Amino acid sequence: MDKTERKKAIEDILTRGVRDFVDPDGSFRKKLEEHPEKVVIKFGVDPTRPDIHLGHAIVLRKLRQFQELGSKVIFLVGDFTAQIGDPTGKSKIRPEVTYEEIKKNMKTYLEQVKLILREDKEVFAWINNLDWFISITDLVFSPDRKINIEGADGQRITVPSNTFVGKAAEYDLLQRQKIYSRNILNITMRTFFSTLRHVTHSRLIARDMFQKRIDSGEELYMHEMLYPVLQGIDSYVLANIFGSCDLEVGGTDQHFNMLMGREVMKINGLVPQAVLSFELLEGLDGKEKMSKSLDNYIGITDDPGDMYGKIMSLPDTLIGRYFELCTFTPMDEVQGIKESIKGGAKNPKELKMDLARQIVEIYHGKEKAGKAEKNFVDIFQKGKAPEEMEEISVKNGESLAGALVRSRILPSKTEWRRLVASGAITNLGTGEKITDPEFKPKGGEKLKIGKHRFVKIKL
RNA sequence: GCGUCGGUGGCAGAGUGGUCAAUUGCAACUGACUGUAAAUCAGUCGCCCCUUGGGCUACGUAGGUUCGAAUCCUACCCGGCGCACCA
Repeated sequence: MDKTERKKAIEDILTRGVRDFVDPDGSFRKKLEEHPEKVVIKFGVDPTRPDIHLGHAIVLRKLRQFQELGSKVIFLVGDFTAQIGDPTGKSKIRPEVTYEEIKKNMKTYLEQVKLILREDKEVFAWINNLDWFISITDLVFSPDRKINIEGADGQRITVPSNTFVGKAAEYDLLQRQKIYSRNILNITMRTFFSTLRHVTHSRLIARDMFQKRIDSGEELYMHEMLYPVLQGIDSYVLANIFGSCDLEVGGTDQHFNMLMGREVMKINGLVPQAVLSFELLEGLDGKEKMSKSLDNYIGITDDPGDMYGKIMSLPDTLIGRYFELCTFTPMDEVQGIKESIKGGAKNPKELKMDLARQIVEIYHGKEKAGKAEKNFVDIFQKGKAPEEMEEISVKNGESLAGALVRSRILPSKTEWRRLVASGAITNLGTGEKITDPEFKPKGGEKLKIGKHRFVKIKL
């Protein structure tokens, strides 16, 4: 990549899908253009949401672009801060998450990230903020955890972690670790408070979400107010470990928190990070932002058919936006697409199919994307039976409804009766609707349930 | 700690002794129309047996009063608000 090409790539990175870019003196951009391989980028990961969807992918794909330039991407797992509970975007206080859950979630997270990011050590690293925030007195002793110790007679024995002996052993273990790692960086109360000395109340409550709560007379808890400071300290620690923390990226909902990172770094005499915050992607409903809890998301590990179908069910109004945020289509073309939709020059369906194929291709490859498209056309436009469908076996003496409920295709037999009564069940073999709830299958029938559920029956 | 208001189905939010499996809105599901878009119209929306019918389980938790409780009483748990205590 030569210098002009690189400059063009950087321009794209810093503008496409970007809501805010904070780099007041332009020093970050300069460093990125001249020595991209020296740039260290922080990305805070929420360990409570193991499913990565297209909304997260916007940021991840951005990070990939940075990696291609040689910049270093550091995943900062907020395993400590997740337990505190980030108030972002919530009008209520978030439930706390246990350490065990977090550990499990991170494993799934990593598996999915592989689809987008490079994981070679040259450009990628992980770090957990639990390492510097937790101290020995915060230990939780799980009854499920067993610890191996030396018993009275010199034999090795195993005890649960929450017993007296277990606790003592855990503590001992931790102390030994501490002694062996003298160079560990600890955030102590002193660090914390010396930072807080420079953070004012008005600065913290400036956050518009807090303002709203104050106005409506709702509660505002201290841990929520201090959350951004903790996140700022993360940046400070990162810079200490890796020499610098040049940029933090995240959704625009993280903007305030990321700016706090700049403050904390300045307070502690470091060069403040630049901040790059991205647009939030709307979900399948076209209104709310994509999130797991609203169940309006497209997961990057969704199977090709599902992914294709979900994209096809998007409201037309989002086509342009998805092209911009979720594909590699050059921006001038995206602009053209947006205009052709507005002017009615092109059938939105065609554009959406194109969109769906492109996105599926990114996560599943060309071949599967083509197949997904063909399947879609066959099944939903031509009304054919899909090639692969779930097969359920009806046991001896069991009703069809019973089998469907057992295999969790339907929630209850009553639901089956309702569906039959409303004409939602079609026998694809004969093309006829099933109207008798006591329908006895002969075996081999292919049924369509509602719009997009298909089952094959085996006796 | 004291006072006070409240905890109802995925969410919001009615109901305040029988006619309540619980009004309504949102969400969801199904049908028609379509492009698995939007809009619209119609229907469904605890579970089981199913017959117009019957049974079971549910209104924070546990008991109680009553022929009968989401609705009344008692205790407990959780939340909002106010006051006080302690600094």
